[in-house]
Amino acid sequence: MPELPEVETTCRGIAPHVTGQSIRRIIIREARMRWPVSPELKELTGLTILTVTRRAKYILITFDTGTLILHLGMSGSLRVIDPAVELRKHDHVLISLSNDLELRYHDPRRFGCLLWTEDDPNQHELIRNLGPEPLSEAFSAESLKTAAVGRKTSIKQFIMDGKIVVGVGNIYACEALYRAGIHPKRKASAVSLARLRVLTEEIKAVLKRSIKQGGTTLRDFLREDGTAGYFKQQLTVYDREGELCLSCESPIKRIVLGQRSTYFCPTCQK
DNA sequence: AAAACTACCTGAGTGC
DNA sequence: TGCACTCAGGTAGTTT
Repeated sequence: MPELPEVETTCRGIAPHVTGQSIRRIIIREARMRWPVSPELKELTGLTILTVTRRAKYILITFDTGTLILHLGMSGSLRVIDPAVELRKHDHVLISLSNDLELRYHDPRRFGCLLWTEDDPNQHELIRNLGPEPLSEAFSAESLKTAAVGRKTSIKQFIMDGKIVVGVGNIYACEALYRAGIHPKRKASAVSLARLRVLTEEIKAVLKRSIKQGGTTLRDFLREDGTAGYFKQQLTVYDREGELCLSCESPIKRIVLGQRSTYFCPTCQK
């Protein structure tokens, strides 16, 4: 499910409801996630949430004594909800707050995680070696060009590699390449600096526009208030196999790259 | 070092 | 209805 805009939407959505609240109770209904839910979570009772931030697709919830590192995987969502609302299947972790609201972690496929660290979360092994944030200055055509030297992989798999740049998942990789007019299969090392300039700008632009729309809901992504994100309506190629290119009216094609469905316009993208 | 592939898991959709 | 099959916003870990 969630790529960077969906995670950012979640962070922005929950932050005002949870920041400064203390934890009344945590119920772990299902600990079998990608890795077992850290048992330390049960000892957070009474602690106050200081900040909610994001690094890559990880949500970082900080306390005096450490940080909860949370990932939504493919199908996860976090909601702030009235605790009286009936539980759904796959509501795995319930965090009740001092303001009488409840933070609920829901994840049917259980590819997500909730891990506790007492150290600097940026030094955590899941986070330490990640590439730059796409919306930061550190992500530029020049840095991409340098990283692409000698790389035989496709440009699409390259921009989806978290060591190169974080947060660009399957939807936004397809969208940005389409807007930049670059064929997803083109070798990363064979994209000129000028075209990488266009690509980095399109990546930043598509992510920002999606954040403004509250992210993309394809199937199960929900915002913190349970509503869907609206960006799906603005997707130009993703999940549109056979439909006509909005620019040249060629049928959109679907191929598989790195086991992921890849949508592109065979005329506009070279 | 980097590319290719596997695995984790549930649910929705399709075709017979 | 039911069964078998494919596919899905991610990414660590293993093999080539």
